[in-house]
Amino acid sequence: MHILLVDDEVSLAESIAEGFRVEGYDVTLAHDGNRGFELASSNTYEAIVLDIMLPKRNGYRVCADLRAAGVGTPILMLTAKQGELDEAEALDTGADDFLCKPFAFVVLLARLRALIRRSNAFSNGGDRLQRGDLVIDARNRRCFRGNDEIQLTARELDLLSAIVRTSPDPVTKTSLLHDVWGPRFEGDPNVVEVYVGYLRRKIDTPFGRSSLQTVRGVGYRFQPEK
Amino acid sequence: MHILLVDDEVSLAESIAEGFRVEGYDVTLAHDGNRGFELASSNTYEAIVLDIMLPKRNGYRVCADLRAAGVGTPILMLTAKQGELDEAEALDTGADDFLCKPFAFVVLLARLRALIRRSNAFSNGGDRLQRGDLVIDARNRRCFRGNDEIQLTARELDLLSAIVRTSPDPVTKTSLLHDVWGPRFEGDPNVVEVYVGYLRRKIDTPFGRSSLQTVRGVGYRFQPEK
DNA sequence: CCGCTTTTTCAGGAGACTCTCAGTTCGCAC
DNA sequence: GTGCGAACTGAGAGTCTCCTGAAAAAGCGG
Repeated sequence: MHILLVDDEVSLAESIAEGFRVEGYDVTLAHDGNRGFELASSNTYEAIVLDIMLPKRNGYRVCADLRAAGVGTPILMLTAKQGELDEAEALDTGADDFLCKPFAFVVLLARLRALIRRSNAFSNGGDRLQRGDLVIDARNRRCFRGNDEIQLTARELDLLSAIVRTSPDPVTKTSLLHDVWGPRFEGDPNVVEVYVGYLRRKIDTPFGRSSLQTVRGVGYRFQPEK
Repeated sequence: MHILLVDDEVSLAESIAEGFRVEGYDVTLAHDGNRGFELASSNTYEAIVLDIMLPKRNGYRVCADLRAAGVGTPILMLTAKQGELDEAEALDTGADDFLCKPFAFVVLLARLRALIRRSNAFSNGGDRLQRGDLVIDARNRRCFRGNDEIQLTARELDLLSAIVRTSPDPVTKTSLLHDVWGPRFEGDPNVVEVYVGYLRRKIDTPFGRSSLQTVRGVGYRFQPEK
């Protein structure tokens, strides 16, 4: 369980980090927005705690930029005082929850746990997955290429999510079978190929793309841009 | 999100409270009926969880007194054992839902969430709900498509409101059943489909629309514009 | 109690979705 | 180029979900 904490008030940040560590989490600290963005986009965290007031790049922007980059990690925003944070704006930028300073540590902890829990529950890793112009709205079970909505069946959506989630890293057919069809599936493993075929006909062919690529002998990869 | 929990079994109450807190709710505890009534009548809560067996003033009376005092907060009653609670009596005193001990925490949580959701829907619905050219005037229980008034039965209106409320997000059949037919409904879940059929014939077919969409395997969604 | 409206149940059928299968194509090594 | 395994694809069967019409049941007003 690894948490990224982005806050420029060093002593406060240290003490929060210490609290999380006592609770058994690993914590990485960043003290400005740029560093926070770098870390968040190049590593995998269970959750990100993000202050709004940050040097170099503020919390809103970090959050918006991360979402634009396809990072779906749950984000909890911290704001300095009641009312400063416009809820609509926070939601727009893609935050999952927020908390007004000053707050009790236990409250932060509780919120964060709830967040992580929810995100695990949607085992797809959150509600929204974006790579290039492909958007998967997992919560509403919808999928878009740019502005065009693409009708996917349940299986197709699950499979696409599983492939896109690790993009641009490839996923083995075995693990797709396991994740999408379940550990007890005993049918023809050829289903994966069949469904990749269906997906290509829906998300690639009509748009003249070839983002669902075969990695021969391994599995498949989603390559956002050509 | 603030919840009042009134229960005299201290250790049980503490652990339930902790559970709610982890889920992101604030919780206030009261261990007898008088204290519960005081808090509930002088503060604003999202919901109240009320044990029947309480020192000083039992749950029925607390509930009845609160309603008499004009407190409309949703109340979920807890009863010690199956059958002890007379459903009619509980409804008479003004409870919105009830649960028999022992119960799984997740069940309590689910019921409570539904309660809060319904109550929010109701208070929002005091005004009117508009999506595209569809208008639901919940206060007067009327419904319009553009300038044409549509005659809906009580069930139809409730169901339509429940689907439109979250538009364009889909709603599961389960939660529709729960919110519109009540948590204790045990009939044929097919009734949802039947009513969606009725609604389509009234609000879509005559206007050449298809705004009530099926999300296969999930439920339904209201899509205002085509 | 009667007739009308609303709500609910039920069962058949249409269509969507999933998966299998077999034939074909593709990519790579030799 | 040839051979082989891997991957692709079209067809179709089986299953499941959802829709619908009809009728029974429950309310309701007179």
